[in-house]
Amino acid sequence: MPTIEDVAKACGMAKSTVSRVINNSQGNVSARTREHVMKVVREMNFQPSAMAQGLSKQRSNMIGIVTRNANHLLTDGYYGSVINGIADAAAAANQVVALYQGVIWKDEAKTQLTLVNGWCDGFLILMANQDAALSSALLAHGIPFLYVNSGDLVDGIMSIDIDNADAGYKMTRHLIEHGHRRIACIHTGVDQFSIERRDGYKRALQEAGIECDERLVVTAFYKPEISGYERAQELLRNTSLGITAIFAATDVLATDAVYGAKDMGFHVPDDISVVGINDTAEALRCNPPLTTLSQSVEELGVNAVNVLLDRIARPTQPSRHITWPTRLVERETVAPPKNR
Amino acid sequence: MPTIEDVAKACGMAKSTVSRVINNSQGNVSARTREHVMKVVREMNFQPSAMAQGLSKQRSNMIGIVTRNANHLLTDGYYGSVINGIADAAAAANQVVALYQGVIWKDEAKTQLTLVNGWCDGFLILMANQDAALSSALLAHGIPFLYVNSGDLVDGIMSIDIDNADAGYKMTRHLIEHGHRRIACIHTGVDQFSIERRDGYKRALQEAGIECDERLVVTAFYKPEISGYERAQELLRNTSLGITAIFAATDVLATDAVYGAKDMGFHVPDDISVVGINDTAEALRCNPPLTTLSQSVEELGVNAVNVLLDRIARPTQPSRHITWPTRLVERETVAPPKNR
DNA sequence: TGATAAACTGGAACCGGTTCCAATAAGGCG
DNA sequence: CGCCTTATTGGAACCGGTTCCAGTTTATCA
Repeated sequence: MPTIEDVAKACGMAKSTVSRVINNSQGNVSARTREHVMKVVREMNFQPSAMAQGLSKQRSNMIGIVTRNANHLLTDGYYGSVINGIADAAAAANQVVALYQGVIWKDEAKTQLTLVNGWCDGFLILMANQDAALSSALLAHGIPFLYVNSGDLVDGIMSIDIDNADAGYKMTRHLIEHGHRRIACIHTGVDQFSIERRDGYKRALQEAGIECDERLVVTAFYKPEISGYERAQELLRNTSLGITAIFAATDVLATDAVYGAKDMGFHVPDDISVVGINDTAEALRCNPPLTTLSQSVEELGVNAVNVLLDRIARPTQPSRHITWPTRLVERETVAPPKNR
Repeated sequence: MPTIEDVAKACGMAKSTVSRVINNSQGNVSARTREHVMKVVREMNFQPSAMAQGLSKQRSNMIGIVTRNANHLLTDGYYGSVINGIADAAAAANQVVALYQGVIWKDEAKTQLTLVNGWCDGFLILMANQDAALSSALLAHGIPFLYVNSGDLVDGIMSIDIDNADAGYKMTRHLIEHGHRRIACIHTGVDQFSIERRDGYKRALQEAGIECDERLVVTAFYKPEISGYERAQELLRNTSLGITAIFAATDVLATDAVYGAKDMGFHVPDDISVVGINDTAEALRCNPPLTTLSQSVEELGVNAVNVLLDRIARPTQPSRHITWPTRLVERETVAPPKNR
């Protein structure tokens, strides 16, 4: 690969001049010189070395995605979509995306150093909950970062997320508006976002004057034995509960519930209505397609990148929390309750 | 952040000595000096700058994942799992993973330059088919790379993939061994891997003396209107076809087919057997759980990283194609055909 | 104890760019 | 046409490490 030195020599100019040309906004260069240099640059197929440029500019044009546990991450359509959005926006802004994931977390202190003294100009942190140690390490070194969908709102720490309580509220309210009163809730019980969604569910019930029956609030996870499938079947088997609808905190839980109900012979939505949240690929693949809450997750990723880049460019601006809007998507899993 | 200069000053030594200590395998350093330097390094929380190190060593310890189309990538559990494996193995080997995806492909020439003169020591290319232009650009600059699951075998270009024809053969044969003779095949029709899997299906039929009925070979994709769900229903609706089993080229197509069949009132596997390939998360979530062919996809990712790192360390070794082993996973979607 | 080889360590050059500062060339004006 | 201001350009220092080379210690052995 040719270096800037080679180009300079070929032009008969100093490398500082060549540098000015390729960073075209610098000190002025005469039009004739600029053209000449550009021609040689094209001819030699010159591209400045990212590392050399990074070292002297103290800027890599690379942003990092930090995630803790690999398993649920990329295999779940949700985070995958966010990352797609991030990757697209980053590419559009000529940024490279680095993925920090998994094993790197074994040694916290080392990880922090790696991040701090590594390549990235800033970080997008995708975790179910914020990590205070990580936050303060980055903060201490003045490295910009942004929590994406972490649920928490901490003062002085930027974040972007939907209003999870409102999300739960909206979906539950949607069911209530269709006439349901015995509505079950399936949530994960551990993740911040899931708990908030459940709280939104409770608020909607309360507001409608429906007493919350704790037997209808159950936890499930993405593992076969305790998935939404089994939980839905347990709820439906106990006919004395009399549920007519299920609100699930995520689309995966919701579609599992749909299939659980169908396999027991229930018809969705005539016998039982189901709603989810997220509008991931699972919602569309579900049969019947799932009524859910879209958070335009790829656009959220795009937005996250832009906010971070903005922060990198202007580090002194005040930090902020962004509440990302949601939109109810009506598909085919909700109907009025049958009299029973 | 302290620099190596600061550490050297604090130790009263030259920075070359400090450098030797932190790269501990270099020229010898006395035990006393090493200890002293290490102590100061720890006290000052020193971590060498990745960029400076990269520049002078001409090595970034960063590998890139290159993918063309974002959409099917991360949202599909398959590539997501591969990337998980890659990320884990990379982290274990102290490598950073960069994600080159999507928009970057708009300008081919520029992309190639970006890759060639960018950060990465080598690339893992995840695409359905190889890209000759990309290959030759990387080859010309002596940058190591490895195609992962690209289907093609090109001389002098390293790749790792399962034997797709064999995969199709194995699954079809599994159905034949259970007594099926009217076996449908659902494949994507466009992707190299999918076509090869179909060819394997045909070979298995031929070998068993079963004539291939082209009406049973259909194409489907991940979009609602032309998914495995619809295709399976079309096949089952036409009872004159008399199919008793479906071989699908991927787990997504297969689970869609399962649900299509179930929604028509067929029982899986008693009325109709279904098999897929890949053993992604969908296979386990399927109800009943899908009989499929595992390719231990995360381990494949791990292996890909190791092969690439090996190549980076020893660039002169001959290139090779790796055929990744597969394993049939019997779950609950296959049974002998009912007499009908 | 002195000569000689081996082990350490310091200094300088280098990786490939950017940027500050000074020098030179060009342009404007009386 | 000569002087002053401004636009261009070259040179050197710097970003933060690594590594080669040579000089200084220390160890070994006669």
